[in-house]
Amino acid sequence: MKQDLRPQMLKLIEESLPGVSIECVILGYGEGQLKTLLFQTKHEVTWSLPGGYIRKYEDIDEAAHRILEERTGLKSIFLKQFHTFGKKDRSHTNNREQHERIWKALEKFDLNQDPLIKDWMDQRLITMGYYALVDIRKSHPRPHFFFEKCEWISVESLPELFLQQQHTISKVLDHLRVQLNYLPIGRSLLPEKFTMQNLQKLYEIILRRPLVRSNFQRKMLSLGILVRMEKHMTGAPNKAPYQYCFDREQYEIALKKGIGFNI
Amino acid sequence: MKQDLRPQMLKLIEESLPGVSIECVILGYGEGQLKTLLFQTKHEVTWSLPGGYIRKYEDIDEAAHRILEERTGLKSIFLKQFHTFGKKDRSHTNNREQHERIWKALEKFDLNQDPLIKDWMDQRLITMGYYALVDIRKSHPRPHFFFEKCEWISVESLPELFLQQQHTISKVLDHLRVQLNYLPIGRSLLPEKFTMQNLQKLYEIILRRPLVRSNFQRKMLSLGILVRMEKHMTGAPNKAPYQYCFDREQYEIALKKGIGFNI
DNA sequence: ACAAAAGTGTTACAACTACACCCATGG
DNA sequence: CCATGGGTGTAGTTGTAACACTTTTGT
Repeated sequence: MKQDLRPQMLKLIEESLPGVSIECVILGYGEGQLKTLLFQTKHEVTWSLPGGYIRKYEDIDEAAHRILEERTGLKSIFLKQFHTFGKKDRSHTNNREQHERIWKALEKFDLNQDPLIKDWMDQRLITMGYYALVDIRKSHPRPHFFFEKCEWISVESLPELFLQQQHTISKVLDHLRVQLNYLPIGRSLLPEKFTMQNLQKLYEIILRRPLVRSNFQRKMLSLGILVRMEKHMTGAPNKAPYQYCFDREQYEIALKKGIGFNI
Repeated sequence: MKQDLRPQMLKLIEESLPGVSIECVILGYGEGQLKTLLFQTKHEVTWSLPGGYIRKYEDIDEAAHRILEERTGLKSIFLKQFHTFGKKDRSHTNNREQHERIWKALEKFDLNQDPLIKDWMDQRLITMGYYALVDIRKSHPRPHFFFEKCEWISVESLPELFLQQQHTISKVLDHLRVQLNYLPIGRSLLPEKFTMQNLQKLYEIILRRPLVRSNFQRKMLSLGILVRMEKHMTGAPNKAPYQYCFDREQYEIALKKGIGFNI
């Protein structure tokens, strides 16, 4: 049963700017791991970062927000441009490792027949990379177009990715580490309520090193950005941990100055 | 005497990618001031940052280096991408304040006659912003194409600029402040040999605050990135200052860790 | 010699690291 | 009572702000 993607594809080409695209590294935190949302094409050709094109009458930031919402259902979250990729050989089809598989997939959908579509797939691309920090539990990722599967995958165990996107991801992670004190890490990646342990674990994962519990706690509380909530009864035979949420106003103020965390 | 720029312009259009452009904030340091290289169009239509287009078979970084070399004669200097601008109304001719003046200038060169050129000037642009740190004394800026004048202008006293490029410049300066410890500020902006005063003044200008001389000196020397040279006789009735140059290897190592300067 | 500038020393304070220790509490 | 969460104390270290002091040198 062959699905005809051509009308959809032609519409997309019609309404988008040629030669430029957007790619998003969407980061979430769950099960003690930093994860990124990846999409797999039909016929398992390859995994890829979510991305898309810019409409002819749309700012690039608008386009990034739209693409993110299409893929995760999330609006108005933390989303930032971080790098533009523009090697001369960058295109959908010029990819040494995956060249054949990509062409086979295009054949399966007859996408290599229509010259307009073929040219579109062959065109040189300049890609604006964005990254987002989201609450993994509030996101509703959904397959899209010729991506039939999507999954939150730990950044520690990435599959082979399209167009060296591993490098893109590790570039974002480096950025995260360096800019840690100026980014809404906790606010964006954690759920509304969380324990001090949750927060510490998150920082440890990003910084890739253990932190001393007592000092971490003292530091965090001294910043005045946390509000203590009722305790969370776990049923475990020990003292229940407090839960916290962020004081949004104080958080904003602290971010501007930089949350002084030594790296 | 009307100069016909059309052949040049048509060649440029022919060999460049449509829809994308590059803009460079070139920073130098001289006379105790941070300066940026600006170009003025013929007939004094407007001042503008140096920029250009990307050739069809050229990486965007290559394009940025080429443009920089065309304008300053400088090769292999510190040049970094920092932001991509992509508002939907960004184009050469869609500019509220300067709209009329721009059209008049195009008329003067008959550039509004040829439909190919007109379309090119009207097209929506996505612009990759780069910034460079250069030794002002080694640069040989030269007018180019329909820019007939160029000048190093203090970032403290910028003229009216094309396409809100003031914002671009101040964005670069903020970046410089924040990233100070990870950027080759001294190495790139100062001449080969310099005095401790030169270096301190540069830091004060960028950080916009005075530094205590003795502490600055101690800090800088303790980093092990400076090599002391012979003294420099000024003819003034006082002790002549030493001159320094950077130890390139040590400088690279220190940059990676971050030259620990408190902001 | 002396004014101006280069360079060194010294002290006090602030912040952080690492670790030990104590208290609280749900089961 | 005990395992775990929460909180305090402190000694050693580092960095640096502030300022006093010494050295150099052209006139």
